[in-house]
Parts: sequence; structure tokens; C-alpha cells
Amino acid sequence: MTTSTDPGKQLTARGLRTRKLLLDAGRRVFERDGFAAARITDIADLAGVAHGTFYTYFESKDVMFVELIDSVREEMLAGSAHTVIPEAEEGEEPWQTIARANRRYLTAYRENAQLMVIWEQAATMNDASREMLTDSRQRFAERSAKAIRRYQQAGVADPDLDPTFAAVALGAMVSRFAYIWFAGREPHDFEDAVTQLTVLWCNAIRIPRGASA
Amino acid sequence: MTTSTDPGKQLTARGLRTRKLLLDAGRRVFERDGFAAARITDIADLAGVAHGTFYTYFESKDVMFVELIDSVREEMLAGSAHTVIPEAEEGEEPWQTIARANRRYLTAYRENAQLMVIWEQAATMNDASREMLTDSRQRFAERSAKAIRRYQQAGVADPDLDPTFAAVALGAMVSRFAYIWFAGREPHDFEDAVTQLTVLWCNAIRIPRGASA
Amino acid sequence: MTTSTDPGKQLTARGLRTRKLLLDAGRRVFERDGFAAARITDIADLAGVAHGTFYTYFESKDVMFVELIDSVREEMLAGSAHTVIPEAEEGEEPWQTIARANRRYLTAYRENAQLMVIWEQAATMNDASREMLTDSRQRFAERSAKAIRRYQQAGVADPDLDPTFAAVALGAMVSRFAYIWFAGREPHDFEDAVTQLTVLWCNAIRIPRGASA
Amino acid sequence: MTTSTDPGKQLTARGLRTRKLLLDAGRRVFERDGFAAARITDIADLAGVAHGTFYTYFESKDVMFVELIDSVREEMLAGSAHTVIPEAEEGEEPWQTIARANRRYLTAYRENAQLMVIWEQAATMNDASREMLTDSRQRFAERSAKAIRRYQQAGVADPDLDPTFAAVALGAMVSRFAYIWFAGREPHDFEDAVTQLTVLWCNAIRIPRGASA
DNA sequence: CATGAATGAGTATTCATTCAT
DNA sequence: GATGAATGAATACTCATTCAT
Repeated sequence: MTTSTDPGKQLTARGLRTRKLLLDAGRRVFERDGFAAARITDIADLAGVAHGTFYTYFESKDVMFVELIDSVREEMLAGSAHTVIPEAEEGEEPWQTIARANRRYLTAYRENAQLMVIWEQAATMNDASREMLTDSRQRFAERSAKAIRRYQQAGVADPDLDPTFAAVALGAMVSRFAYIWFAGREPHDFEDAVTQLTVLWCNAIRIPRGASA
Repeated sequence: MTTSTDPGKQLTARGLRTRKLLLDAGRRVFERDGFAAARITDIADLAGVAHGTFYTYFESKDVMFVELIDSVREEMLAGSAHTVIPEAEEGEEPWQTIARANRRYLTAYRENAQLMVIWEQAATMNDASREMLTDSRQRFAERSAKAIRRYQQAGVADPDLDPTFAAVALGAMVSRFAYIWFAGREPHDFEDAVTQLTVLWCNAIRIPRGASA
Repeated sequence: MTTSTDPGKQLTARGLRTRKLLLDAGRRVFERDGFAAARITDIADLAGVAHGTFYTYFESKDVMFVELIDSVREEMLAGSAHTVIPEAEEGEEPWQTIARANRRYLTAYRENAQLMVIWEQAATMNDASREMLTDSRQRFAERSAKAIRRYQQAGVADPDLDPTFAAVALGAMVSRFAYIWFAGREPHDFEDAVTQLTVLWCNAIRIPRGASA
Repeated sequence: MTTSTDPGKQLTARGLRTRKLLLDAGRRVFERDGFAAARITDIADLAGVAHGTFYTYFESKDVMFVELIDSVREEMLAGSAHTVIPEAEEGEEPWQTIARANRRYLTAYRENAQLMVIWEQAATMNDASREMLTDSRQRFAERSAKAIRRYQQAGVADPDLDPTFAAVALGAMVSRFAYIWFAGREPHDFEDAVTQLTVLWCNAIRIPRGASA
């Protein structure tokens, strides 16, 4: 697979600083120019180092990009991304769990909106990016499917649905909505968006909503 | 900006034939290599004409692509794409209307799957493609929103939903699901997919389903 | 294997002219700078064409070089190179045959001296060149070995010698002497060189020389 | 031009050790990758020192290579390389002297085969290497020429030969044969090779061979 | 209309060498 | 002495586009 300098290994303080400078510059250039148009030259220039220095830390543009999205991906996964249903908290209603998951996902997406959009672009041209995206999607879907199955067994969700199918489709709904929202120009009130997506989600699997949602 | 020879105008029979050859070759090359990697050279070679001939008919790669996409887009729109709810037919239940719309959309998507996927890719790099995609999305959303509003007024759909928001989100669900399905490796039974998406759609806006769905 | 435009195929007169210009320029640049230091840029400049034009006709520097030495190689082989003993002419004494072979080889070598020297260099860095050199050597050695065997059977050559071994060693003597001669600064009278090498060759396999050699 | 740290001068024990490590690593890298492809980076890595340390001891890649070659050259010269005819030993026949010289040369060549081959390569790209090779050749040729002249004066060698010419040509034969042998894939029995080359050498200058050769 | 030769701008990448720590 | 981060010159190669024939 594509390897870069093990970040944080065998590097002096100076090396770590330069690596960080490059990574920050890379993020900004990718966000500004997109994956395809981003040039190593610009990244090095923005970081204030010579072109060759880029290669001291990263094998190629692709490798650097993968490292960048890897951190975003972790944040998304940790933040309960793709509408994954986290373990319900003490005394929490299902619809509250779903609302919480959606809020988390949209928050994380908004935080990394530009890079998420670029990631989608890169996924059409770079194998590693595509695999990471597919992989994230699957992990989220699995968690959601498990929750839906649990609700079905508890008799609160529509028994006609295939949990895996529903998980994939509803995950697609939330993530694609976030993409359209943040990549496009349509402004939405954040809480309204959370509420509407949660209503759709709950309705879709037929679990009851509480008064406030 | 993005003009090509008015297709079918001022062209001799020979010219029309060559233009068609190039367009067919272009479609195959785009489908095979993607938007970014497709080369004029390959298109001309596959069409069996000299490289220079390409420019007799198309200003650039982008222009040809837009023309290709344009026909697909028309087909999708005509086929009631993006889950647009068509005018209900005589004596049709709402859920039947929705099922019909989903079936139409997925059928059209499947027919043009490869180019649809490439279109998504191109939309991240080419302004015209992106605008066409956004435009299609909006047209579909408008039609769906109108239908949802009608259902709400008839008292059969969830009044808590913002029709426009729901239309966009559910359109995203269907189109993104189709993308994941046809671009990826997960096989689904076609009728199952129609059914499941229809169930989710109907549930989401809380309109009742008939026995068979 | 490495391919270039089939020389002389599917090319217009103009194309053929340009190809020839590049080939001539290539030969001069290789001779002047050696294989490793030769730059595509210089070749194109010397041919008076744009850099990109080089790639219209040759895949790479290596491919062009191989085509250049291929013609030299044919000339050497045709010219009875590497001291190969050609079919004796009517009423020719063995020593005369050998003298003729040496004269031919040295003549061909002198004609292509610079490129022969570069070939030796290229052979240390480019697989195709090395194989061609090895192949030439073997072909010459085989022909010489056959002649030596014939002489042994006729009772005129030293029976203690292994014909193949002697052919390789004496071929090495002649070709390496030519290399040292033409690559270095030691001047030799051409006929003297032919005579001396012939004496050594004849002596080495113990066939008698005529009065004039 | 090509000066390196006077080996063994003004260096601490630690310095001497590091220098030795680099030299050993250099030899291995040159043998493995050839002169042109050898990288300072690899040499330093293999020696287990920082890249910059290389320059504490050697001005450049060329300088280090010349130092490596220099020791090989001394060994070759000491070992009576390039078929130089050493002072005959007490009661030794000329053919025995020649056989001894050939055996010594081939032994030394075999011992340093890889580096000898690289040396030939380097000689086509590096002035110092080329001069050292030419110089070695000349020294050997001079010694051989002297011996041949002596044999001629003693009436045992072909008087038609130019001693200098014959020395160069026969030196070329032996050294080139060794190159082809050790650089290529043709296996030869060591003693057979010595015998055959000696027979050719003796025959070539027409001195009689004893029973066993 | 068709041809296909010619163009040349645009960029990633390597690696010997330097030098501040 | 040793380190290893930083430098930046140097160059091959691609491909969309033009234009003379």
C-alpha cells in the first residue's frame, strides 16, 4: 500500500515541524484546488519549503492526501458518522438516539466539509481514497443495520424493511444531503436540518417520535 | 463557452456520420476511462478518424462530454428521474405513484449507469457538468416537493415535514443509493430495491402503503 | 520489447523527413555526449523540431538508440565483423580469408567508431543494447568457430585448441583492439593493423601464412 | 580534482572506522548497482551513518570510486595483470612464464570480477577511471612488449610481429576474455581457460609450448 | 471535410550536496 | 565528528490543440 513517513517516528523536532507545515499547506491547497488540480509545487510553496522537501516526508500527492483524509475519517467515525446509531444512553428513546447520531454526523461533516467534498472527488480517481470511502460507508451501515434490527426485534420498527438495505439507503440520504448542503449554496438552519433528517429517518423505519422532534 | 457544432445543422451526410462516430467513441472512452483520464487521441482512434477531425465537430473534451450527458439527462428527466412524483394516473394510490417513480428512475439509471457514475465524477471538475447535475436535482426536487405538499394538504402525509427539504433528502437517498449500487459491487434484486426504496419513501413521509408494497 | 514507429510505415513524406532529421540528430548527440548524458532536448533542438515531436517517432531515448545501433550492427555483421571467417573465395588461402575478414571488420568499425564506443557504454546500462552486443558477439564467434573447426579437420590448425574458445578469445582480441584503437589516441597505420592482427590470428591457431602477410 | 581524505591520516580511531564502513558499503553498492546507478544515500544507509557523514570522508561519489578502484588496480598490477610477462624464474621455459602470468591475471580478475566490470562501465563516464584503466593497460603492455622483444632477440618468437602491437592486442584478448567470462553467463573451467589462453598466446607469438600446455 | 504532423506548456520526481545543530 | 533536514537544479514525458496540405 502507499506509505508515508510514519508520522512522528524518527523525526527530530524540526522534522516534525516541517511535516506539520506541509500537511497544513496540503490541506489548504487540496481544499482550494481540489484533488486533481492540487500541485506539489503549491503545497511546498505554501509551506515555505523547497519542492524537494515535500518528498522527504511524502512519497507522492496521493499519499499525503490519504493521510489527510485518514484523520478526517477517524473524526467522522468517532463522531458517529453516516447516521450510525450509537449505543443508546441510559433512558434514551430511540428517536433521541437517532437525533443525536444525526447531529454528530452533520457537525463532523460541517467541520470538514471542504475536505469531505474533495474526498468524494478523489474517490473517483484514487484507489486508496475510494476504498477508504467505501470502507467508512460500510462500517456505518453495519452499525445502523444492527440498530434497526434491534428496533425490529423490539417491535418498534417496520418489519417489512431489510435492515441492511435501509441502513445503506438512509446513510446515503444523510451523507448525500450533507454533501449537497455543504458543497452547494443552499443554506439551512443547522437544527432544522437535524430535525428534518431525524423525522425522515424515524418515519422511514416507522419508529415513533417524541413530542419535540 | 461550451458550444459545439449544432448537432445536425449544416452538416453533410458524411459529416453527420463522422460526428456520430465520434460521439459513440467518446461515450465508450468516457465510460471506460472516466472523465479525467479520457483522451481525445483515444476517442479519435476508436472512431477511426484523424485526431484533428475531433475539432471539426467539438470544441473540446468538455464540450463533447456535456453533449453526451445532455442526452442522458433528458432521458432521466423524461423517465421521471430522481424520484420525481409524476402526475398520478387515474385511480392510482399515492404509494403506487411513488413506486412507479422509483422504478422509472432506477431503470433509467441502470440503463445509463456507467455514464451516470462518470457524470458524478465530472461534476467535481467541470462547471457545466456540475451545473447540469445541480439543475437536474433541483427540477426533480421541485416536482417531488409539489407532490409531498399535495399529500400533506390531503392529510395523508406527515405535516411536520418541510416538503422541499424532504424532497431533496429523499431524492438524495434514491440517487445516491443508485450510485452506490451501480458503481459498486453490491448486487441487488431490481424489484427488491424498488420495493425497499418505496417503503422507505412512503414511510418517511408517512403515507400509507398498500398490501403488496 | 521496446518498439518505435515502424520506420517507413504509415508515414507521409513529411513524417519520414522529420524522422530522419531526428535520427541524424540523435546519432550526433549520442556520439558527442555518450549514451547516458544525451538529452532528448538536445536531439530535438539539433533536429530543429519541438521537444514533443521526438515522441511522435520514438518512445524514449533508449528506443531511438537501439534503432541507431541496430543499423550499425547490421553493417558490422554484413561486413564480416568480429573476425568472422567468411566463406572462402575461389582459390583463397586460409590466411587470405582471415586477412580479408579482419580488414572488413576494422573498416566497418572505423566507419562507426564513435557509435561503437557509445554502444559499449550503453551496454552497461541498457538491456537491449547489452543483448544486441552479446548477440552480435555470439554470432561472430559461431562463424569463426566453424571455420577453425574446418581448418582443424583439414589438418592445418592447432588441434589442441577448443574452436569455440579460440573464436571467442580471438574475436575479443580484434574487437577490443579496435575499441582501444579508435576510442583512444594511439594512431596506427590501417594496413599495418590488419597485417599484425592477421599474423596474430593465424599464428594463434597455427595456420601457415603466405609470403606477404 | 579527485582528492579524498588522505586515507589514514589525521583521523581518530572512530574516524578510521567510519571511513572503512563507508568504503566497504561503497564497494557493495557499486558492485550491486553499477557506477551510474549507485547512490550516496544507499552507501550511507548501508554503512549505517547519516548521509552527510559521507562528505566528511569523500568529496563525491567519483572520488570514492577511484579510491576503490585504486586498490583493485594495485592488486591486479601486483598480480601481474593483463598478461604482463613477469621476470622469468630460475630455469623456467617461456611458455611456463606466460602460463603463470595468465593464471595470475585471471585469478586476480576473478577475485575482483564485479568491480572490474563496473570499472569498465565507469571508464566510459568518468575521466579518472578511464585514465586509470588506460594507464594500467599501458603498463601491462609495456612489460609484455619487453618480454616479446626479448623472445624475438633470443630467436624464439615470430620476428614479423611488432612487439608493442602484439602486446596490446594479446593483452586485449586476455582482459576482454576475462570480462566476457565473468560479466556474462558462460561458465568455463578455470584451468582450461588458463591453458587455452596460454596456447593462443604462445602460438600467436610463435614460441614453442611444452608438453603439458 | 479530413488528415496527421507539429507544437509546447505544464509538472512530478530524483539525488548529490550543503550546513545548522 | 556526526547528524539528517533542507535545498534546488535538472529533465523526461503527456496530450490538448493548431494548421498546412
